[in-house]
Amino acid sequence: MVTVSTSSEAYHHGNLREALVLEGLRALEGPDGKAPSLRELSRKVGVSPTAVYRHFPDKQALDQALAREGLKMLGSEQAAAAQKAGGGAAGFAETGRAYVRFALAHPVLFRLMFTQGKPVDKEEPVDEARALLIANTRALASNPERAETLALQAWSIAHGIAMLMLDGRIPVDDALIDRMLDTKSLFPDQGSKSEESP
Amino acid sequence: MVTVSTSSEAYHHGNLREALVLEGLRALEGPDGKAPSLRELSRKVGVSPTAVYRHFPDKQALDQALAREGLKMLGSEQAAAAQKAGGGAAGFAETGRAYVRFALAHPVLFRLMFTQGKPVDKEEPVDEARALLIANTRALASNPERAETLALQAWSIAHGIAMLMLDGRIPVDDALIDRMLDTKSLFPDQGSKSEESP
DNA sequence: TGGTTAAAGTGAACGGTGTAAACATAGGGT
DNA sequence: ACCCTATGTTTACACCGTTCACTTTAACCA
Repeated sequence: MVTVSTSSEAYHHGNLREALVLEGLRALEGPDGKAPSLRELSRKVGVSPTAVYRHFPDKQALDQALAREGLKMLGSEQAAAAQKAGGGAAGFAETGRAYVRFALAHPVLFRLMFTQGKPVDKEEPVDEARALLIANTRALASNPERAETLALQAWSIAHGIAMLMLDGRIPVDDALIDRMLDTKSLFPDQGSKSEESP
Repeated sequence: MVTVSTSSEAYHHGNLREALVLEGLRALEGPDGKAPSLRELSRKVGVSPTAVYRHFPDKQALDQALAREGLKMLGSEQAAAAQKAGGGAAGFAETGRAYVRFALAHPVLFRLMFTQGKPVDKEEPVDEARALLIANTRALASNPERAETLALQAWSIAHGIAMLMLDGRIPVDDALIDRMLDTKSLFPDQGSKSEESP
């Protein structure tokens, strides 16, 4: 019967927002190639479409929540990869590979993360991935002024590879990724400032 | 003659396809930030929505036609830029700048051009932009095997910059573009093989 | 010249989407 | 005990891409 109320899901089940984000992330992983619709999501969660609007002003806000979740995942995966490689230049290189790997592993999510309209001005709390990137280039660049450019270059090349592979413009090939991301040839001034674990 | 039938628009106005692509390109330039719908397009051309299906199997096919048109434009703009710079390494560098400039000048079109699902396998007639890229890296790379990697790296960095700027992740700044695309620092082995205009 | 036929257009309809407005209910605080 | 607010529901609207059955046009051929 209706109104089971005793358990976690009541009429007001109280965690609709969380449930939506969770189901959204799951749907994003599917091989559908496309992001889930608001109605589809509400259906899977077992709620009317308009209920969503009690927790998000519109669909875009829901998407932004999903994008934020994705950014968190990306950040932690990159951090883990860098740490596993022992930090330093090697860690930095792993960071790039992790970026592309993430994109290929979660194509729809990755696209959503960046397609999400950012008005530029609003200061988002600087995701972990970005912080890591900045720290890394600061540590590795020969001159601090060049660090920022280096950071953006590294980001751009990883992002470009990821996008072009997702869009089927470049073959998806691990060896190719390694070759393209080879930091030794790309950024010859690496490590000329500090190398923390000799 | 070919049924010009006195005036440009008859019942069968004979060039619906062309008209749709033309109007599509125009709509893509608008500041709307989003691609036009099939119905919207048919409205502007003055025809019923279903008429479109006499010329395109579905919306995606129309989009692909628009994308192809965009690729042509990009290719010719890049070629012009390279030529104006006198070819060689300088021309190659201009090629990259032209790529990013095009993306910023036609954001919606540019996105459409790459979002367009490419099944990878189908051999498209290799657009001009790609041909130019390959030729350039062949001419500039120190060793021919490295040429391909170089080409993809150059493409990726330009594409990455373009995308990140379109998505508002990186400030849109001409000087920044120049710094990031500086081929002298990015690809130090440039020009070690040939430089045709000394 | 006239008739047939295929190409190119139309309108109505279906299921899908995001969203707004009005209504319902549950549950906690005074 | 009551009301208020948060959280749901129902209904409705405008738009979307697409299918189907239809009409009109123009071109070709006898």
